[in-house]
Amino acid sequence: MDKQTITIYDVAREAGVSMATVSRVVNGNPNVKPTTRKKVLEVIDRLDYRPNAVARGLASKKTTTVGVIIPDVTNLYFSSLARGIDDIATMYKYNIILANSDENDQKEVQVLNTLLAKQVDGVIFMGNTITDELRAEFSRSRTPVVLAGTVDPDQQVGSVNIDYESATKDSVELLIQNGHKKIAFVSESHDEPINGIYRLNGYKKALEEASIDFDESLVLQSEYTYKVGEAVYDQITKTGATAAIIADDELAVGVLNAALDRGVSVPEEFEIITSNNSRLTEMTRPQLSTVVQPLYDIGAVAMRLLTKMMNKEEVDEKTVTLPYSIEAKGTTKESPNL
Amino acid sequence: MDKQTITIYDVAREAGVSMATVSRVVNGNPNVKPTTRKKVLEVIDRLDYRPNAVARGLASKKTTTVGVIIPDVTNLYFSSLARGIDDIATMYKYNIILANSDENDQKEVQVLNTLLAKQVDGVIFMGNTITDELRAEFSRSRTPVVLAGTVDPDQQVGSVNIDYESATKDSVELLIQNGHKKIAFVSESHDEPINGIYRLNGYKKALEEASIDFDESLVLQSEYTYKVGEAVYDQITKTGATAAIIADDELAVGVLNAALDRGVSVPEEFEIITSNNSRLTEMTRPQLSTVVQPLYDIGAVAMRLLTKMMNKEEVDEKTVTLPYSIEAKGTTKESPNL
DNA sequence: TTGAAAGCGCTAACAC
DNA sequence: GTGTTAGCGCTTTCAA
Repeated sequence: MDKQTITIYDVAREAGVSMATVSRVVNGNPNVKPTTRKKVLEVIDRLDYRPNAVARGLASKKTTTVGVIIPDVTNLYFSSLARGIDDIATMYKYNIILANSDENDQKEVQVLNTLLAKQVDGVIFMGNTITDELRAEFSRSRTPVVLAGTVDPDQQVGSVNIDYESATKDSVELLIQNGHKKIAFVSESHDEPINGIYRLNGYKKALEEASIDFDESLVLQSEYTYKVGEAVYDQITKTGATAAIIADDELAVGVLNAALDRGVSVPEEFEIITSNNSRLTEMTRPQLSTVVQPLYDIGAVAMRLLTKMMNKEEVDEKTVTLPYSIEAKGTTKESPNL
Repeated sequence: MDKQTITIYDVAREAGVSMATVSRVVNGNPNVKPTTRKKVLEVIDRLDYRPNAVARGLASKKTTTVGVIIPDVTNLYFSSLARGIDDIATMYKYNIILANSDENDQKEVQVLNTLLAKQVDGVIFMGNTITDELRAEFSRSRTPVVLAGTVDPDQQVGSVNIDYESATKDSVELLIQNGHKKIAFVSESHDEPINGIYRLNGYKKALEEASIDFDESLVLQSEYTYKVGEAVYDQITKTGATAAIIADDELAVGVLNAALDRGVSVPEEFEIITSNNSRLTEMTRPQLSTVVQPLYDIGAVAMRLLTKMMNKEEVDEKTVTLPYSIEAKGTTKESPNL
């Protein structure tokens, strides 16, 4: 009637040894006589014993589970990071508790709390802003935290990112080189560091170096979905911009298609550079020119960093910046100086 | 030095009550005098006590955690199901342990075992084939299992799907109506039920009813990635097919683009119907005609079903079939009989 | 190399 | 309404 309940005690009795010995065998402790080990293993196999990880977690205070907070699994940018996270986690024998947050501040705090209640050994957070409340929760718990594709100017926790400012600056420069003076900058909320500080700064610097005045009206805000692409394109059009830097690939696809649907030819009449190089960028026609981010690696490196922190290893640099590049595909003209 | 270790015992002492009472308060047990409850809650708040879910899990034999086995989070079809799963899980206070399997038989079994070791209260499985070994593991454990977007002819566990056979038949019929005689059928392995049995049967039936002979050479096999689209398109071309039914959206995008890149106009010279209606189908130009599957709902319903099973509620029908429809977008010609 | 025994932090009878 | 007392299944000293 009950769940199979073969415990370590059953194995011990059957094998004629103590629980401690069985525990040692299960945990690969070398201090066990080979014959004993063999006998125990035989019984384990015969009884089909499977150690209860919950009991183990309670006794050892380690759950070999890490919490992953993600805005939306359905977003290719984040799911690519998640894939890197899970692969490395698996490699180090950890499992992932995945929770969608929709970048909702309240949900993030709540989810973090249930993750901590579940005694995860570490947390990987993806999102945009780290609210003060969240930051407080991070430091209140002694659980290591790493941000993936997310920056916190406060730098108290680990994080893995690319240099967004520089990547954006490069993108804008490419557009300027191609002759554009009015370049729209489209991202989500500008109240958070990645867009509001780094990317926007990169945008401004590029303009400045080219002696183009910064025009506030070219800075647009939009959610990251395909559907709003049309509306955003129309907004861009109204500003008189002839090119756009877009912070999200799915939104970029929407904008690109809106342009095409209106008979505007891309890149001849309108150029676009997007920011993530998710697989979407090669699925459009023309393909989207983009900042190339090592998505999988950001996740993988974040998880690797977390394993070190969970293992209390010395970490030389907990703020890691991965390399990026710019790939001019089909939504930008051939650069004139090639 | 240590992690904060405020236990139920500390709260009990501070509040001058027993652990049992604290436990009752925490668990919302009504048998507590309001004044006592208030006092306990006050202490909980002051001490910032957070119940240890691991200890709770050990004592109660419930972890409020379910395991989710997914081929690849990065695949929009599966991540959409996953989103539905997580939302309903959250609604019912469960968390999700997410594990990528790459549809690798060995990994699936291994992952299932670690999930069971972690004492998950239930499992949702997505994949294609249920190998005998996996099926054996399913029934060996008393843990409820629900398949999402995955069928097992053996029907021993719960499952949520659409009627793939009928959906494919409808798709093929539409193509036949549009004048096609040679229609390629492209899917992954045909050794598993969804493709090899249901979809393929639907394909054959439609041909049969239209008195078109089944031609084995039109049945192609391919992995589900964008990259192989070109190769697959060329293969299709070689068979002389003038239209194709494709089982995966990302692959369909690849095939569509390959056709366009070769100067073939779609749908005038070549028609395509894909199978999942993930957001990708609206991102291409022309948009992909598709079977409309209620992706989010498949996940949501699967999770809802699982909650019932975990709760030992009576389940009238553990094999649920959700409705689908066919949406003729841009990769099929206007149907002549409209 | 092995065993005994004390928890880990909580739930769940059962008694009062 | 509330407290007592066993466990849940395992790890981990500490002795032997």
